[in-house]
Amino acid sequence: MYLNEILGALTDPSRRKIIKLLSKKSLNAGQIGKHFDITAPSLSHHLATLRQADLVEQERQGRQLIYSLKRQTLEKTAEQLLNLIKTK
Amino acid sequence: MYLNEILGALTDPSRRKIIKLLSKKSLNAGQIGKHFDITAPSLSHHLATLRQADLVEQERQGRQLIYSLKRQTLEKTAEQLLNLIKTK
DNA sequence: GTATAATTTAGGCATACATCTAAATATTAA
DNA sequence: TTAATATTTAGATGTATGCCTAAATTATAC
Repeated sequence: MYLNEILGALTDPSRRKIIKLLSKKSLNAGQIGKHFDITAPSLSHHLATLRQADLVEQERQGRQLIYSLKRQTLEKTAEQLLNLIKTK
Repeated sequence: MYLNEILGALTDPSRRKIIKLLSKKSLNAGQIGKHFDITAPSLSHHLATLRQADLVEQERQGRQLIYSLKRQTLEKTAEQLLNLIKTK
């Protein structure tokens, strides 16, 4: 659990929006891209960052790559933040 | 609640360590500094970032500035992260 | 009011990050 | 096996971040 990497990934608003989208349902890169005004390479970079942080996972289906949220990672992250300030 | 600013502040390990220290008790800048191997100006910069994010507050006592944690900000942040993926 | 102490502000430098264009890779379809 | 589609990788550029030294600020103590 690399808190640094995860928080870094979460700091970008586009990436939080991607997470929100994927929380409704898994999508391929093209479908995600329709919600943004950035180039495909930029989006790809964001997806790589999220994957690196273990916040999403990728699965190929034909020529598309489908992205899915890894809820547990975000849930554990929230918990770790709270643990920072646990009195005990 | 500027999630961007808060998450940015939380991404740095030194700043998370400061938060952890302050969760035990309020401290002045000098006392905080003893736990780190960085210069006073660098520490001051971290404290300013945390203050900007509303994660800590500052109060002058004589020639020291005492820093205290603002727990609610971190608590709300954890909640907002979970809200990102709420099925609802 | 001058020196001392605690901390911040200013300015500079190196590294990290977000974005872009162009080129490469992977998969299907003709 | 050539063309088309979906997506990534490579390389470049501007901005943000973290650290440093030096100077400024704020408050107490001689």
